[in-house]
Amino acid sequence: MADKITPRSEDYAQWYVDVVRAARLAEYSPVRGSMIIPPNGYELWENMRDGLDGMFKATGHRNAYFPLFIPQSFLAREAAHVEGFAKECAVVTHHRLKLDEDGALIVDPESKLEEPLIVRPTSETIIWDTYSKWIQSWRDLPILINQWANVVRWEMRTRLFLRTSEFLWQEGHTAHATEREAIEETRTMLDVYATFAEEWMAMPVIKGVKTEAERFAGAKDTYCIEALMQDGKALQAGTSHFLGQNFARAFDCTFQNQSGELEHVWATSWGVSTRLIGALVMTHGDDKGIVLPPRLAPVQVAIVPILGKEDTREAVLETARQIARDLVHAGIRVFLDDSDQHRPGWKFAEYEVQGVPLRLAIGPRDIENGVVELARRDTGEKESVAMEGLAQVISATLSEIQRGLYDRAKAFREASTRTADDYPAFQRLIEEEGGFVLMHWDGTAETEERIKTQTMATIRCIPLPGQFEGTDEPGVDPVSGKPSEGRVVFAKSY
RNA sequence: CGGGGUGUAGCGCAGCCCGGUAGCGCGCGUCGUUCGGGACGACGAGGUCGUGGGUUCAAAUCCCGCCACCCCGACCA
Repeated sequence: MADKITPRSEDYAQWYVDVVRAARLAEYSPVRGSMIIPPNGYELWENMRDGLDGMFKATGHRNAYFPLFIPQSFLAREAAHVEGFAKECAVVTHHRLKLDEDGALIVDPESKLEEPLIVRPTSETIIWDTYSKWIQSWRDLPILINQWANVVRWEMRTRLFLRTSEFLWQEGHTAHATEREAIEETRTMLDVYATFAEEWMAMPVIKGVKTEAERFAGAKDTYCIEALMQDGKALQAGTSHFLGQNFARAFDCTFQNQSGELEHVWATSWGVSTRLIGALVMTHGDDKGIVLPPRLAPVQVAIVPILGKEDTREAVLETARQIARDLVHAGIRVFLDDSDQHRPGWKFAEYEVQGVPLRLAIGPRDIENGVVELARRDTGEKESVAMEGLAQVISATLSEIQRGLYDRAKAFREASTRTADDYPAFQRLIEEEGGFVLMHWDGTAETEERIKTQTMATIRCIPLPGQFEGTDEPGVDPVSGKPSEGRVVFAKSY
Protein backbone atom coordinates (compact mmCIF):
# COMPACT_ATOMS: atom_id res chain seq x y z
CA MET A 1 0.00 0.00 0.00
CA ALA A 2 1.34 3.38 -0.93
CA ASP A 3 1.65 5.63 2.08
CA LYS A 4 1.84 8.81 0.06
CA ILE A 5 -0.04 9.61 -3.10
CA THR A 6 1.86 10.54 -6.22
CA PRO A 7 0.76 13.98 -7.34
CA ARG A 8 -1.53 13.76 -10.30
CA SER A 9 0.43 16.35 -12.22
CA GLU A 10 3.40 14.05 -12.64
CA ASP A 11 1.81 10.96 -14.09
CA TYR A 12 -1.93 10.57 -14.11
CA ALA A 13 -1.86 6.85 -14.86
CA GLN A 14 0.37 6.21 -11.89
CA TRP A 15 -1.65 8.52 -9.71
CA TYR A 16 -4.76 6.57 -10.61
CA VAL A 17 -3.26 3.22 -9.69
CA ASP A 18 -1.75 4.60 -6.47
CA VAL A 19 -4.96 6.21 -5.38
CA VAL A 20 -7.09 3.14 -6.12
CA ARG A 21 -4.74 0.97 -4.12
CA ALA A 22 -4.21 3.41 -1.27
CA ALA A 23 -7.96 3.78 -0.86
CA ARG A 24 -8.15 -0.03 -0.90
CA LEU A 25 -10.70 -0.12 -3.68
CA ALA A 26 -8.82 -2.87 -5.51
CA GLU A 27 -5.62 -4.82 -5.61
CA TYR A 28 -3.95 -6.95 -8.21
CA SER A 29 -4.86 -10.60 -8.22
CA PRO A 30 -2.51 -13.47 -9.07
CA VAL A 31 -4.20 -13.73 -12.45
CA ARG A 32 -3.14 -11.32 -15.14
CA GLY A 33 -5.53 -8.47 -15.62
CA SER A 34 -8.04 -9.42 -12.96
CA MET A 35 -8.40 -7.76 -9.60
CA ILE A 36 -9.42 -8.44 -6.08
CA ILE A 37 -12.06 -6.04 -4.81
CA PRO A 38 -11.76 -5.69 -1.04
CA PRO A 39 -14.62 -4.35 1.11
CA ASN A 40 -13.94 -0.65 0.44
CA GLY A 41 -14.35 -1.16 -3.28
CA TYR A 42 -17.10 -3.70 -3.03
CA GLU A 43 -19.27 -1.63 -0.71
CA LEU A 44 -19.02 1.20 -3.18
CA TRP A 45 -20.10 -1.17 -5.94
CA GLU A 46 -22.98 -2.39 -3.77
CA ASN A 47 -24.21 1.16 -3.39
CA MET A 48 -24.00 1.72 -7.12
CA ARG A 49 -25.79 -1.55 -7.69
CA ASP A 50 -28.57 -0.64 -5.29
CA GLY A 51 -29.05 2.73 -6.96
CA LEU A 52 -29.16 1.28 -10.43
CA ASP A 53 -31.28 -1.68 -9.44
CA GLY A 54 -33.90 0.62 -7.98
CA MET A 55 -34.03 2.53 -11.24
CA PHE A 56 -34.28 -0.68 -13.26
CA LYS A 57 -37.17 -1.91 -11.16
CA ALA A 58 -38.85 1.48 -11.43
CA THR A 59 -38.75 1.12 -15.20
CA GLY A 60 -40.39 -2.30 -15.09
CA HIS A 61 -37.41 -4.64 -15.17
CA ARG A 62 -36.83 -7.84 -13.22
CA ASN A 63 -33.61 -9.59 -12.34
CA ALA A 64 -32.71 -13.09 -13.49
CA TYR A 65 -29.58 -15.19 -13.94
CA PHE A 66 -28.13 -16.99 -16.94
CA PRO A 67 -25.15 -19.35 -17.07
CA LEU A 68 -21.49 -18.40 -17.04
CA PHE A 69 -20.63 -20.91 -19.77
CA ILE A 70 -21.77 -20.44 -23.33
CA PRO A 71 -21.40 -23.18 -25.96
CA GLN A 72 -18.94 -22.04 -28.59
CA SER A 73 -21.49 -22.59 -31.33
CA PHE A 74 -23.83 -20.01 -29.77
CA LEU A 75 -21.27 -17.30 -30.22
CA ALA A 76 -20.96 -18.15 -33.88
CA ARG A 77 -24.63 -17.56 -34.63
CA GLU A 78 -24.52 -13.78 -35.10
CA ALA A 79 -21.83 -12.77 -37.57
CA ALA A 80 -20.87 -9.33 -36.25
CA HIS A 81 -21.05 -10.57 -32.69
CA VAL A 82 -18.51 -13.36 -33.31
CA GLU A 83 -16.18 -10.98 -35.03
CA GLY A 84 -16.32 -8.56 -32.15
CA PHE A 85 -15.77 -11.02 -29.34
CA ALA A 86 -13.87 -13.98 -30.81
CA LYS A 87 -10.49 -12.38 -30.15
CA GLU A 88 -10.99 -11.98 -26.42
CA CYS A 89 -12.60 -15.13 -25.11
CA ALA A 90 -11.53 -17.44 -22.33
CA VAL A 91 -12.30 -20.97 -23.50
CA VAL A 92 -12.96 -24.08 -21.44
CA THR A 93 -11.89 -27.20 -23.28
CA HIS A 94 -11.51 -29.83 -20.54
CA HIS A 95 -13.33 -30.78 -17.37
CA ARG A 96 -10.75 -32.69 -15.38
CA LEU A 97 -7.18 -32.63 -14.10
CA LYS A 98 -4.99 -35.55 -13.14
CA LEU A 99 -1.57 -36.38 -11.74
CA ASP A 100 0.94 -37.53 -14.31
CA GLU A 101 3.71 -40.12 -13.72
CA ASP A 102 5.89 -37.45 -12.07
CA GLY A 103 3.10 -36.43 -9.75
CA ALA A 104 2.53 -33.16 -11.55
CA LEU A 105 -0.99 -31.85 -11.97
CA ILE A 106 -1.96 -31.79 -15.63
CA VAL A 107 -5.07 -31.40 -17.74
CA ASP A 108 -6.45 -34.87 -18.38
CA PRO A 109 -6.47 -35.26 -22.17
CA GLU A 110 -9.22 -37.83 -21.77
CA SER A 111 -11.54 -35.16 -20.42
CA LYS A 112 -11.73 -33.03 -23.54
CA LEU A 113 -15.16 -31.50 -24.05
CA GLU A 114 -17.02 -32.31 -27.22
CA GLU A 115 -17.73 -28.65 -27.69
CA PRO A 116 -15.61 -25.94 -26.07
CA LEU A 117 -17.38 -23.60 -23.67
CA ILE A 118 -16.82 -19.88 -23.69
CA VAL A 119 -16.76 -17.97 -20.44
CA ARG A 120 -19.36 -15.31 -21.22
CA PRO A 121 -17.94 -12.05 -22.50
CA THR A 122 -21.58 -10.87 -22.60
CA SER A 123 -24.78 -12.88 -22.54
CA GLU A 124 -26.77 -12.00 -25.64
CA THR A 125 -26.34 -15.44 -27.17
CA ILE A 126 -27.31 -17.61 -24.22
CA ILE A 127 -30.17 -15.27 -23.41
CA TRP A 128 -31.56 -15.17 -26.93
CA ASP A 129 -31.34 -18.93 -27.15
CA THR A 130 -33.49 -18.95 -24.03
CA TYR A 131 -35.86 -16.24 -25.20
CA SER A 132 -36.55 -18.19 -28.36
CA LYS A 133 -38.02 -20.87 -26.12
CA TRP A 134 -39.90 -18.44 -23.91
CA ILE A 135 -41.55 -16.44 -26.66
CA GLN A 136 -44.38 -17.65 -28.89
CA SER A 137 -47.01 -14.97 -28.81
CA TRP A 138 -47.18 -11.18 -28.70
CA ARG A 139 -48.69 -11.82 -25.28
CA ASP A 140 -45.27 -13.02 -24.08
CA LEU A 141 -43.79 -9.61 -24.84
CA PRO A 142 -42.14 -7.51 -23.74
CA ILE A 143 -39.55 -9.33 -21.67
CA LEU A 144 -37.62 -6.87 -19.53
CA ILE A 145 -34.82 -8.68 -17.77
CA ASN A 146 -31.60 -7.62 -16.17
CA GLN A 147 -28.83 -9.73 -14.73
CA TRP A 148 -26.07 -8.85 -12.30
CA ALA A 149 -23.09 -10.95 -13.22
CA ASN A 150 -19.42 -11.19 -13.94
CA VAL A 151 -18.03 -11.46 -17.45
CA VAL A 152 -14.62 -12.18 -18.89
CA ARG A 153 -12.96 -10.45 -21.81
CA TRP A 154 -9.36 -11.37 -22.43
CA GLU A 155 -8.14 -7.87 -23.17
CA MET A 156 -4.61 -7.34 -24.32
CA ARG A 157 -4.01 -4.56 -21.88
CA THR A 158 -5.73 -4.12 -18.58
CA ARG A 159 -6.12 -1.41 -15.98
CA LEU A 160 -7.72 -1.60 -12.53
CA PHE A 161 -11.49 -1.08 -12.91
CA LEU A 162 -11.25 0.55 -16.34
CA ARG A 163 -10.42 -2.60 -18.23
CA THR A 164 -9.96 -5.80 -16.26
CA SER A 165 -10.15 -9.23 -17.81
CA GLU A 166 -12.94 -10.14 -15.42
CA PHE A 167 -15.43 -7.52 -14.35
CA LEU A 168 -18.72 -7.18 -12.53
CA TRP A 169 -21.59 -5.59 -14.36
CA GLN A 170 -25.27 -5.64 -15.07
CA GLU A 171 -26.61 -6.48 -18.46
CA GLY A 172 -30.18 -5.82 -19.41
CA HIS A 173 -31.70 -7.85 -22.23
CA THR A 174 -35.13 -6.99 -23.45
CA ALA A 175 -37.45 -8.39 -26.10
CA HIS A 176 -40.15 -6.37 -27.82
CA ALA A 177 -42.91 -6.77 -30.36
CA THR A 178 -42.09 -3.61 -32.27
CA GLU A 179 -39.07 -1.72 -33.43
CA ARG A 180 -40.42 1.47 -31.98
CA GLU A 181 -40.86 -0.04 -28.54
CA ALA A 182 -37.34 -1.45 -28.59
CA ILE A 183 -35.84 1.88 -29.56
CA GLU A 184 -37.82 3.55 -26.80
CA GLU A 185 -36.43 1.03 -24.34
CA THR A 186 -32.89 1.70 -25.55
CA ARG A 187 -33.39 5.41 -25.00
CA THR A 188 -35.10 4.96 -21.64
CA MET A 189 -32.17 2.97 -20.33
CA LEU A 190 -29.70 5.50 -21.68
CA ASP A 191 -31.57 8.10 -19.67
CA VAL A 192 -31.45 5.88 -16.60
CA TYR A 193 -27.68 5.66 -16.96
CA ALA A 194 -27.28 9.37 -17.51
CA THR A 195 -29.43 10.12 -14.48
CA PHE A 196 -27.47 7.69 -12.36
CA ALA A 197 -24.14 9.14 -13.50
CA GLU A 198 -25.19 12.70 -12.84
CA GLU A 199 -27.37 12.40 -9.77
CA TRP A 200 -25.63 9.59 -7.94
CA MET A 201 -22.07 9.74 -9.15
CA ALA A 202 -22.05 13.54 -9.58
CA MET A 203 -20.43 12.87 -12.93
CA PRO A 204 -21.68 14.85 -15.92
CA VAL A 205 -22.07 12.81 -19.09
CA ILE A 206 -22.82 13.38 -22.72
CA LYS A 207 -25.55 11.27 -24.23
CA GLY A 208 -24.95 10.25 -27.77
CA VAL A 209 -24.84 7.59 -30.45
CA LYS A 210 -21.75 5.66 -31.46
CA THR A 211 -20.47 5.67 -35.00
CA GLU A 212 -20.50 2.41 -36.90
CA ALA A 213 -16.83 1.81 -36.08
CA GLU A 214 -17.45 2.12 -32.35
CA ARG A 215 -20.74 0.26 -32.30
CA PHE A 216 -21.36 -2.86 -30.20
CA ALA A 217 -20.77 -6.08 -32.11
CA GLY A 218 -24.21 -7.11 -33.34
CA ALA A 219 -26.04 -3.86 -32.63
CA LYS A 220 -27.99 -1.64 -35.02
CA ASP A 221 -27.32 1.39 -32.86
CA THR A 222 -25.23 1.89 -29.76
CA TYR A 223 -26.20 4.76 -27.49
CA CYS A 224 -23.73 5.78 -24.85
CA ILE A 225 -22.88 8.11 -22.05
CA GLU A 226 -19.41 9.61 -22.27
CA ALA A 227 -17.61 11.20 -19.36
CA LEU A 228 -14.45 13.28 -19.25
CA MET A 229 -11.68 12.36 -16.86
CA GLN A 230 -9.41 14.93 -15.21
CA ASP A 231 -6.50 14.17 -17.50
CA GLY A 232 -8.59 15.18 -20.49
CA LYS A 233 -9.33 11.69 -21.75
CA ALA A 234 -12.82 10.41 -22.37
CA LEU A 235 -14.34 7.34 -20.78
CA GLN A 236 -17.31 5.42 -22.08
CA ALA A 237 -19.35 5.03 -18.93
CA GLY A 238 -22.31 3.05 -20.16
CA THR A 239 -23.96 1.77 -23.31
CA SER A 240 -27.47 0.94 -24.41
CA HIS A 241 -27.86 -0.98 -27.63
CA PHE A 242 -30.71 -1.25 -30.07
CA LEU A 243 -30.11 -4.71 -31.50
CA GLY A 244 -32.84 -4.70 -34.14
CA GLN A 245 -33.83 -8.24 -35.05
CA ASN A 246 -30.26 -9.47 -35.39
CA PHE A 247 -30.25 -11.79 -32.42
CA ALA A 248 -33.84 -12.89 -32.97
CA ARG A 249 -32.86 -14.00 -36.46
CA ALA A 250 -29.69 -15.69 -35.27
CA PHE A 251 -31.58 -17.61 -32.58
CA ASP A 252 -34.79 -18.06 -34.51
CA CYS A 253 -36.84 -16.15 -32.03
CA THR A 254 -40.26 -15.34 -33.45
CA PHE A 255 -43.69 -14.48 -32.12
CA GLN A 256 -47.14 -14.52 -33.56
CA ASN A 257 -48.59 -11.02 -33.72
CA GLN A 258 -52.23 -10.04 -33.20
CA SER A 259 -52.99 -10.74 -36.85
CA GLY A 260 -51.55 -14.23 -36.57
CA GLU A 261 -48.36 -13.56 -38.57
CA LEU A 262 -44.92 -14.70 -37.42
CA GLU A 263 -42.42 -11.89 -36.77
CA HIS A 264 -38.93 -11.70 -35.39
CA VAL A 265 -38.61 -10.18 -31.95
CA TRP A 266 -36.94 -6.77 -31.49
CA ALA A 267 -34.13 -6.58 -28.97
CA THR A 268 -32.12 -4.28 -26.76
CA SER A 269 -29.25 -4.77 -24.39
CA TRP A 270 -27.58 -2.35 -22.04
CA GLY A 271 -24.88 -2.46 -19.42
CA VAL A 272 -22.65 -0.67 -16.99
CA SER A 273 -19.78 -2.19 -15.09
CA THR A 274 -17.29 -1.78 -12.29
CA ARG A 275 -15.64 0.62 -14.72
CA LEU A 276 -17.94 3.16 -13.10
CA ILE A 277 -15.76 2.93 -10.00
CA GLY A 278 -12.77 3.91 -12.10
CA ALA A 279 -14.81 6.74 -13.58
CA LEU A 280 -15.71 7.96 -10.11
CA VAL A 281 -12.08 7.97 -9.00
CA MET A 282 -10.86 9.77 -12.10
CA THR A 283 -13.67 12.32 -12.05
CA HIS A 284 -13.41 13.52 -8.46
CA GLY A 285 -10.08 12.32 -7.08
CA ASP A 286 -7.36 14.75 -6.06
CA ASP A 287 -3.81 14.61 -4.78
CA LYS A 288 -4.99 13.54 -1.35
CA GLY A 289 -6.90 10.51 -2.58
CA ILE A 290 -10.30 9.63 -3.89
CA VAL A 291 -13.37 11.78 -3.32
CA LEU A 292 -16.69 10.02 -3.01
CA PRO A 293 -20.05 11.63 -3.67
CA PRO A 294 -22.14 11.37 -0.48
CA ARG A 295 -24.94 9.53 -2.20
CA LEU A 296 -22.66 6.57 -2.96
CA ALA A 297 -20.12 6.78 -0.16
CA PRO A 298 -20.27 3.67 2.02
CA VAL A 299 -19.27 5.93 4.91
CA GLN A 300 -20.62 9.47 4.70
CA VAL A 301 -19.28 10.72 7.99
CA ALA A 302 -16.18 9.41 9.75
CA ILE A 303 -16.07 10.33 13.39
CA VAL A 304 -12.59 10.69 14.87
CA PRO A 305 -12.59 11.03 18.63
CA ILE A 306 -9.61 12.87 20.06
CA LEU A 307 -9.17 11.18 23.34
CA GLY A 308 -6.64 13.38 25.07
CA LYS A 309 -5.54 12.61 28.58
CA GLU A 310 -6.69 9.59 30.52
CA ASP A 311 -9.37 11.49 32.43
CA THR A 312 -11.15 12.82 29.33
CA ARG A 313 -11.21 9.64 27.25
CA GLU A 314 -14.47 8.18 28.49
CA ALA A 315 -16.35 11.45 28.17
CA VAL A 316 -15.09 11.99 24.63
CA LEU A 317 -15.93 8.45 23.57
CA GLU A 318 -19.37 8.59 25.12
CA THR A 319 -20.15 11.86 23.35
CA ALA A 320 -18.86 10.46 20.08
CA ARG A 321 -21.03 7.39 20.44
CA GLN A 322 -24.07 9.52 21.16
CA ILE A 323 -23.41 11.64 18.08
CA ALA A 324 -22.99 8.50 15.99
CA ARG A 325 -26.32 7.18 17.21
CA ASP A 326 -28.06 10.45 16.44
CA LEU A 327 -26.63 10.54 12.94
CA VAL A 328 -27.60 6.93 12.25
CA HIS A 329 -31.14 7.80 13.34
CA ALA A 330 -31.09 10.62 10.85
CA GLY A 331 -30.29 8.09 8.12
CA ILE A 332 -26.64 9.03 7.74
CA ARG A 333 -23.99 6.36 7.15
CA VAL A 334 -21.52 6.82 9.98
CA PHE A 335 -18.31 5.19 11.05
CA LEU A 336 -16.96 5.92 14.49
CA ASP A 337 -13.26 5.16 14.53
CA ASP A 338 -12.68 4.50 18.20
CA SER A 339 -9.73 2.23 17.53
CA ASP A 340 -6.59 2.60 19.57
CA GLN A 341 -4.42 1.61 16.64
CA HIS A 342 -3.75 5.07 15.30
CA ARG A 343 -3.60 8.64 16.41
CA PRO A 344 -6.01 11.25 15.11
CA GLY A 345 -3.68 12.64 12.46
CA TRP A 346 -3.32 9.23 10.91
CA LYS A 347 -7.07 8.77 10.85
CA PHE A 348 -7.62 12.19 9.26
CA ALA A 349 -5.27 11.32 6.43
CA GLU A 350 -6.73 7.85 6.04
CA TYR A 351 -10.32 9.00 5.59
CA GLU A 352 -9.15 11.61 3.14
CA VAL A 353 -7.43 8.94 1.05
CA GLN A 354 -10.63 6.92 1.20
CA GLY A 355 -12.72 9.85 0.07
CA VAL A 356 -15.12 9.97 3.01
CA PRO A 357 -17.21 13.12 2.34
CA LEU A 358 -17.26 14.45 5.90
CA ARG A 359 -14.99 14.03 8.85
CA LEU A 360 -16.18 14.87 12.30
CA ALA A 361 -13.57 15.35 15.00
CA ILE A 362 -14.48 15.65 18.64
CA GLY A 363 -12.14 16.24 21.55
CA PRO A 364 -12.16 17.51 25.12
CA ARG A 365 -12.00 21.12 23.97
CA ASP A 366 -15.06 20.68 21.76
CA ILE A 367 -17.06 19.06 24.50
CA GLU A 368 -16.46 22.06 26.73
CA ASN A 369 -17.75 24.33 23.98
CA GLY A 370 -20.60 22.08 22.87
CA VAL A 371 -19.26 21.85 19.32
CA VAL A 372 -17.58 19.43 16.93
CA GLU A 373 -15.14 20.03 14.11
CA LEU A 374 -16.58 19.23 10.70
CA ALA A 375 -14.21 18.90 7.73
CA ARG A 376 -15.31 18.63 4.11
CA ARG A 377 -13.40 16.29 1.85
CA ASP A 378 -14.32 18.15 -1.33
CA THR A 379 -13.16 21.62 -0.34
CA GLY A 380 -10.93 20.84 2.64
CA GLU A 381 -12.85 23.40 4.71
CA LYS A 382 -13.07 22.91 8.45
CA GLU A 383 -15.54 24.53 10.77
CA SER A 384 -16.88 24.26 14.27
CA VAL A 385 -20.50 23.22 14.38
CA ALA A 386 -22.78 23.18 17.41
CA MET A 387 -23.75 19.71 18.59
CA GLU A 388 -27.26 21.04 18.83
CA GLY A 389 -28.95 20.29 15.49
CA LEU A 390 -25.86 18.57 14.10
CA ALA A 391 -27.71 15.95 12.08
CA GLN A 392 -29.52 18.62 10.08
CA VAL A 393 -26.31 20.50 9.37
CA ILE A 394 -24.64 17.30 8.24
CA SER A 395 -27.50 16.25 6.00
CA ALA A 396 -27.51 19.67 4.41
CA THR A 397 -23.74 19.64 3.98
CA LEU A 398 -23.82 16.20 2.37
CA SER A 399 -26.34 17.46 -0.16
CA GLU A 400 -24.19 20.50 -0.75
CA ILE A 401 -21.14 18.31 -1.35
CA GLN A 402 -23.08 16.12 -3.75
CA ARG A 403 -24.13 19.17 -5.72
CA GLY A 404 -20.73 20.81 -5.42
CA LEU A 405 -18.92 17.79 -6.84
CA TYR A 406 -21.24 17.73 -9.80
CA ASP A 407 -20.88 21.45 -10.42
CA ARG A 408 -17.12 21.24 -10.21
CA ALA A 409 -16.93 18.30 -12.60
CA LYS A 410 -19.36 20.01 -14.96
CA ALA A 411 -17.32 23.21 -14.90
CA PHE A 412 -14.20 21.21 -15.64
CA ARG A 413 -15.86 19.49 -18.54
CA GLU A 414 -17.17 22.74 -19.94
CA ALA A 415 -13.75 24.31 -19.69
CA SER A 416 -12.33 21.23 -21.43
CA THR A 417 -14.82 21.19 -24.27
CA ARG A 418 -13.69 23.15 -27.30
CA THR A 419 -14.79 23.68 -30.85
CA ALA A 420 -12.56 23.25 -33.88
CA ASP A 421 -13.40 24.70 -37.27
CA ASP A 422 -10.32 23.55 -39.14
CA TYR A 423 -8.15 20.47 -38.97
CA PRO A 424 -4.89 22.10 -37.79
CA ALA A 425 -6.75 23.70 -34.90
CA PHE A 426 -8.32 20.32 -34.14
CA GLN A 427 -4.94 18.59 -34.13
CA ARG A 428 -3.47 21.23 -31.87
CA LEU A 429 -6.40 20.98 -29.42
CA ILE A 430 -6.23 17.21 -29.27
CA GLU A 431 -2.48 17.22 -28.89
CA GLU A 432 -2.01 20.09 -26.46
CA GLU A 433 -5.27 20.57 -24.59
CA GLY A 434 -7.02 17.20 -24.54
CA GLY A 435 -10.66 17.18 -23.54
CA PHE A 436 -13.63 17.03 -25.84
CA VAL A 437 -13.33 18.67 -29.22
CA LEU A 438 -16.47 19.38 -31.23
CA MET A 439 -15.93 19.29 -34.96
CA HIS A 440 -17.93 18.68 -38.09
CA TRP A 441 -17.73 15.19 -39.57
CA ASP A 442 -18.89 13.96 -42.94
CA GLY A 443 -20.30 10.74 -41.53
CA THR A 444 -17.84 8.42 -43.29
CA ALA A 445 -15.75 5.71 -41.66
CA GLU A 446 -12.80 6.78 -43.87
CA THR A 447 -12.58 10.24 -42.37
CA GLU A 448 -13.06 8.88 -38.88
CA GLU A 449 -10.27 6.37 -39.42
CA ARG A 450 -7.97 8.97 -40.90
CA ILE A 451 -8.41 11.27 -37.92
CA LYS A 452 -7.88 8.37 -35.54
CA THR A 453 -4.66 7.35 -37.22
CA GLN A 454 -3.30 10.87 -37.37
CA THR A 455 -4.33 12.17 -33.96
CA MET A 456 -5.26 9.16 -31.76
CA ALA A 457 -8.62 10.85 -31.22
CA THR A 458 -11.82 8.93 -31.85
CA ILE A 459 -15.40 10.00 -32.22
CA ARG A 460 -16.74 9.43 -28.74
CA CYS A 461 -20.28 9.99 -29.89
CA ILE A 462 -22.66 11.86 -32.09
CA PRO A 463 -24.39 13.88 -29.38
CA LEU A 464 -28.14 13.62 -29.07
CA PRO A 465 -30.01 16.87 -29.74
CA GLY A 466 -29.83 19.31 -26.86
CA GLN A 467 -26.53 18.04 -25.45
CA PHE A 468 -24.58 20.98 -26.85
CA GLU A 469 -25.65 24.31 -28.23
CA GLY A 470 -25.65 24.19 -32.00
CA THR A 471 -23.92 20.84 -32.58
CA ASP A 472 -26.84 19.66 -34.70
CA GLU A 473 -26.48 22.46 -37.23
CA PRO A 474 -25.06 21.43 -40.61
CA GLY A 475 -21.64 22.48 -41.79
CA VAL A 476 -18.56 21.23 -43.60
CA ASP A 477 -16.15 18.51 -42.52
CA PRO A 478 -12.77 20.30 -42.50
CA VAL A 479 -10.87 17.07 -43.09
CA SER A 480 -12.69 15.86 -46.21
CA GLY A 481 -14.39 19.10 -47.29
CA LYS A 482 -17.66 17.20 -47.54
CA PRO A 483 -20.92 18.33 -45.97
CA SER A 484 -21.62 17.48 -42.32
CA GLU A 485 -24.95 17.12 -40.56
CA GLY A 486 -23.55 18.41 -37.31
CA ARG A 487 -20.60 18.49 -34.99
CA VAL A 488 -19.54 15.32 -33.21
CA VAL A 489 -17.52 14.76 -30.05
CA PHE A 490 -13.88 13.82 -30.52
CA ALA A 491 -11.43 12.90 -27.78
CA LYS A 492 -8.64 10.61 -26.85
CA SER A 493 -10.12 7.89 -24.74
CA TYR A 494 -9.47 5.09 -22.31
C1' C B 1 2.05 -9.02 -31.14
C1' G B 2 5.88 -4.68 -31.46
C1' G B 3 8.83 -1.07 -28.17
C1' G B 4 10.63 -0.02 -23.08
C1' G B 5 11.25 -1.53 -17.97
C1' U B 6 11.24 -4.45 -13.43
C1' G B 7 11.72 -9.15 -10.57
C1' U B 8 15.88 -8.91 -3.47
C1' A B 9 11.26 -9.61 3.73
C1' G B 10 3.97 -8.34 3.70
C1' C B 11 4.60 -3.33 0.74
C1' G B 12 8.17 0.29 -1.50
C1' C B 13 13.19 0.04 -2.69
C1' A B 14 19.02 0.07 -2.28
C1' G B 15 22.96 -3.37 -3.19
C1' C B 16 24.68 -5.53 -9.16
C1' C B 17 29.01 -1.51 -13.02
C1' C B 18 33.91 -3.23 -9.58
C1' G B 19 31.89 -11.25 -7.13
C1' G B 20 33.72 -12.11 -0.73
C1' U B 21 28.80 -12.94 6.15
C1' A B 22 21.75 -9.75 2.42
C1' G B 23 20.53 -4.11 3.78
C1' C B 24 17.13 0.49 4.28
C1' G B 25 12.15 2.75 4.90
C1' C B 26 7.18 1.49 5.92
C1' G B 27 4.38 -2.34 7.95
C1' C B 28 4.35 -6.51 11.74
C1' G B 29 5.23 -8.48 17.40
C1' U B 30 6.31 -7.16 22.81
C1' C B 31 6.86 -3.27 26.48
C1' G B 32 6.70 1.83 27.82
C1' U B 33 5.64 6.94 26.89
C1' U B 34 2.02 9.31 23.70
C1' C B 35 -2.85 10.93 21.33
C1' G B 36 -6.24 18.51 18.17
C1' G B 37 -2.91 16.57 10.97
C1' G B 38 0.14 10.20 8.90
C1' A B 39 3.93 9.80 17.18
C1' C B 40 8.56 8.29 19.78
C1' G B 41 12.00 4.92 22.33
C1' A B 42 13.84 -0.02 23.42
C1' C B 43 13.94 -4.98 22.05
C1' G B 44 12.34 -8.52 18.31
C1' A B 45 10.26 -11.66 14.15
C1' G B 46 10.61 -12.00 9.00
C1' G B 47 14.51 -13.37 2.76
C1' U B 48 15.97 -20.99 -1.19
C1' C B 49 17.74 -12.51 -3.93
C1' G B 50 11.70 -14.87 -10.20
C1' U B 51 13.58 -19.57 -12.42
C1' G B 52 17.02 -23.23 -14.94
C1' G B 53 21.88 -23.76 -16.39
C1' G B 54 27.06 -21.95 -16.93
C1' U B 55 31.83 -19.40 -15.26
C1' U B 56 34.47 -19.17 -10.40
C1' C B 57 37.69 -21.24 -4.47
C1' A B 58 33.27 -18.12 -3.96
C1' A B 59 27.40 -15.48 -7.60
C1' A B 60 21.84 -11.16 -5.58
C1' U B 61 26.26 -9.36 -8.37
C1' C B 62 29.35 -11.93 -14.46
C1' C B 63 27.33 -15.07 -19.02
C1' C B 64 23.21 -17.84 -21.58
C1' G B 65 18.17 -19.57 -21.61
C1' C B 66 13.25 -19.39 -19.69
C1' C B 67 9.12 -17.34 -16.85
C1' A B 68 6.21 -13.56 -14.67
C1' C B 69 4.62 -8.76 -14.03
C1' C B 70 4.41 -3.41 -15.14
C1' C B 71 4.48 0.78 -18.63
C1' C B 72 3.80 2.80 -24.01
C1' G B 73 0.98 1.24 -28.77
C1' A B 74 -2.74 -2.07 -31.79
C1' C B 75 -8.04 -4.34 -29.38
C1' C B 76 -11.91 -2.97 -25.80
C1' A B 77 -17.44 -1.87 -20.71
